[in-house]
Amino acid sequence: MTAHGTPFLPEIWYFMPKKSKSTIYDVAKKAGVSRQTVSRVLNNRQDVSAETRLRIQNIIEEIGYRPNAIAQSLGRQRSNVLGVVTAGLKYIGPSRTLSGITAKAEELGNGLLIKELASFNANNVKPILQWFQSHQVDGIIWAAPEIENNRDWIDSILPEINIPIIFISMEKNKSVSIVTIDNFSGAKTATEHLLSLGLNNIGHLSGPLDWWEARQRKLGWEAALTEANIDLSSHMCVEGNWSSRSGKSAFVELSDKYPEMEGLFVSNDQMALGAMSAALEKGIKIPDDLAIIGFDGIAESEFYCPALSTMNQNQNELGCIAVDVLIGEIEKKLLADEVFSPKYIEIKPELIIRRSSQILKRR
Amino acid sequence: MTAHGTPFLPEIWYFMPKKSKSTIYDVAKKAGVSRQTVSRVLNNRQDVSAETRLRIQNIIEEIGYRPNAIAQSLGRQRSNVLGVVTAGLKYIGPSRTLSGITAKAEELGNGLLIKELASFNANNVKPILQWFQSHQVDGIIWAAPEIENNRDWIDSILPEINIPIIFISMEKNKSVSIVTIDNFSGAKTATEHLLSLGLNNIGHLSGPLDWWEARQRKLGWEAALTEANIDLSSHMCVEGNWSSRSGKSAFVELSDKYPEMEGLFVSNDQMALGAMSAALEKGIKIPDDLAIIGFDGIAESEFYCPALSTMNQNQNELGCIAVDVLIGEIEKKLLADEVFSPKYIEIKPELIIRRSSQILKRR
DNA sequence: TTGAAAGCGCTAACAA
DNA sequence: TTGTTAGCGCTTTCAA
Repeated sequence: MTAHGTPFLPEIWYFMPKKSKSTIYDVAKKAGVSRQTVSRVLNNRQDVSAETRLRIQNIIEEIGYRPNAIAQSLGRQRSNVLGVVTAGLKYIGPSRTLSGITAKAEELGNGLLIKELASFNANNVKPILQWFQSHQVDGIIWAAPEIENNRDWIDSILPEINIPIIFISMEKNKSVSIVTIDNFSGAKTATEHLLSLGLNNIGHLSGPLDWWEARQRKLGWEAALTEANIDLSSHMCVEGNWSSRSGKSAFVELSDKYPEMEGLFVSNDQMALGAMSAALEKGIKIPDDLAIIGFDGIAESEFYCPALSTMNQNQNELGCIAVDVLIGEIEKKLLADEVFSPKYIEIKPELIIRRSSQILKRR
Repeated sequence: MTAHGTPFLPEIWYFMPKKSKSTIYDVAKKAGVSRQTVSRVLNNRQDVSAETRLRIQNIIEEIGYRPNAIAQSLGRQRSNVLGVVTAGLKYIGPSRTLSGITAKAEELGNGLLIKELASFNANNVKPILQWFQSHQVDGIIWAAPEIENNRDWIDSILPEINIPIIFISMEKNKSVSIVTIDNFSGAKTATEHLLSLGLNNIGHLSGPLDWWEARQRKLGWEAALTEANIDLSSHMCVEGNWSSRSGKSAFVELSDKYPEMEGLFVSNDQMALGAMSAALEKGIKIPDDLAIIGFDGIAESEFYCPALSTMNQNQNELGCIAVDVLIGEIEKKLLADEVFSPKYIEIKPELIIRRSSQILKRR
C-alpha cells in the first residue's frame, strides 16, 4: 500500500474559515419577520399569508439556508432517525436486509444510524442501546441474529431504554415485534421437494446450531422426514458454520457416515457450494448420485455447477417491512391512544428448482 | 439573537411526559451543584474536586442519567458522526467496505449516518449532501462508485457544503482525498500471470465501461499485453455488467468471436463464475483449454469448479483507511493550522493462484 | 396572521 | 474549584 499525499495548493473552499452557516434568524432578519414565521414556512404550516410565505421562500433559496436538523430534533423531541444494529456485513445476507432498510427508511423520510456488532454473538448490548438512546433515535431495528441466549436482555434492559424496537429473525416473543423468514416451513418445503423425487435417504448439513435460524431449519427437515415416516438418526446430519469451507469439510464427514444418502438439504447456499465442491472431488455426481438443495437464493447459486436448487428468501423485503412496522409503532406511541401489541410477521421463502435436484423419479 | 436557556431549576413539573428522562438538571439538583459542574464531570475535566466528582458520578449511576448527545452536538458544534454514502449493498463488495467503515468508526468513537443510493448511477447528489450538512456530520465518506461523469459535482457543489469528504474508488483528483484499490496494476498483474503460463491469446471480460474501475482494469489488461508485444483487437474483449448472468452471456459471445483464446481475465469473480458455467456447457475445459482469472477474491471463489484464481482486494481495509484519513482531516480542519493537501492512497490487490489457471507451461 | 417568551439539554467564556 | 451568564438553532405555547 502506498500513500502519496499530493502537495497541491489547497482549493480555497476546503479550509475556508467556517462561513458561519446561515440560521433561521438570518432569514427572519432579511425578511423582516420573526423567526417563528420562518419556522412556520419551514414546517409548511397554513397560518402564514401567501405573500409572506413566498417572500421567505425566496430568501431561503437566495441565501441557501438549510435548517439545522440537530436543533430541530432537540426542539421537537423527535429525530426522524432510526438506529440499526447489524452484524456480519461482509456476508451477503445481512447486507441485503440492510439494503431493504435503507430503501424503506429513505422512502419514509427517516435517517439511519448504524452499528455493526464486532461479532455475531456480541454480548455488549447495553452500551449500544444507550448510545442510541442518547442520540435520540425514534426507534431501533435489531437486525443481528439470535444466538444461544443472546436475547436475555430483552426483558431486563429494554424496559429502561423505552424506545420502540423491532427484531429481525428471532423466535416469537410475547413482548416485542419481530419480522422473520419462516425458516421452519422453508426447510420443510425444501425437504419435501427432495422427498417428492422419490428419495428416502435425505441428509442435512445444518448451520451452527447455536443460531436460532439454523435450529429452525433443522427442525423443518426433521418434521418433513417424520411426516414421511422416515426415522431420524444422528448420522444423517452434520453441522457447519455457514461458510463454503465448512460446507466442504462437513460434507466429507456426512458422506462418510451416511453413505446411503441420496438427497441433501443444506442450510445455506454457500455451504452447498462447498458441499458440491467436495462431492465433485469424491466422484459423487450431482444430481444423479445425490440431489442437493440449498437455502437463501443468492444470485450466484444459479451459476454453480450444477445450478443449485434453493429456497429463495427475500431479505430485502424483511428490512422494508421492519422499517414500516417500526415507524407505525413509533407513531402509535406518540399518539398513545392505542395499546401496544407486538407483531410477529413471517415471510415464506420460495422454492426454486434447478439442476442440482432434477432427477428422474425413482422408487 | 435573544438569550434563552433555563435560569432556574424547575420547581414543579406541571407537564410531565410519561417517563421524563433525567437531564443534567436533575443530577445537578440532587448533587447540590450547578449544571456546569456536572458537565465538567461528564467531560472528564480536571477542574473538579475529587469528592465532588465522586458524588456526582454516584448520582449519575444511581439515577441512570445519560447525556443527550443531540444537545451536546448542538452545544459543541461537533457531532462525532460521519455520513456514509454507499450503493449496491446487495452486492458483496460495497458491504465489505461498509463493514470496514463501521469497525473503524466504532474504534475511533464515531457514529455513522448512512445513505444508500437507489441506483449506482444516481445523480441526485445535492440533496444527500445537504441532508448530511443539516444533520451536522463532521465528515462524509463517499463509498459509491464513479460512473460516467457522476463526479462533476465535486467542484460545483462541494465548495458550498464545506464538510471534509473522502472518496473511495475514484480517479485521482487534485481537490479531494481518495482511497482506492489499484485496479490498473491489479489487472496488469492478473494478465501477466496468464502470460507467464506461456499463453498468447488472452481475452478480457470487462465490467461496464462507464465505471471507472472497469476501465482501469481493462487498461491494465491492455498494458500487460502491449508490454508483451501482443497486438490488441476489439474482438478480444467483451463487456459485462458485473453479474454472473452477464458473465455467462458475454463469455458465449467472446468465445465465438475469439476462438483462439487460451486465457481470460475477467473483471470480477461473479462474472468469472458465469463464464465458467458457459464454458462447461460449451465443452471448454478449464484450465486445460482456457485459463481463467477473476478479480475481487470473494470467499466463495475458492470453491467454484474449478477453484478460481483471482486478484484479492481488501475492501474492508479500504473502509478502515477512509475513516482514519477522514477523521485526521477533520481534526486538522478544526485546528486550521495546517494546509490541506488531498491524499491519494492506493491499495494493491494480491494475486491468488488456484486451479483455474494452473496448466503446464506451453510454448 | 404574526410575534414574544419560554423552552429543548448541554457547553463555553468568564467571573468569583 | 465552582457558579453565572450567554449561547447552540429551532419549536412550541400563548397572546395580540
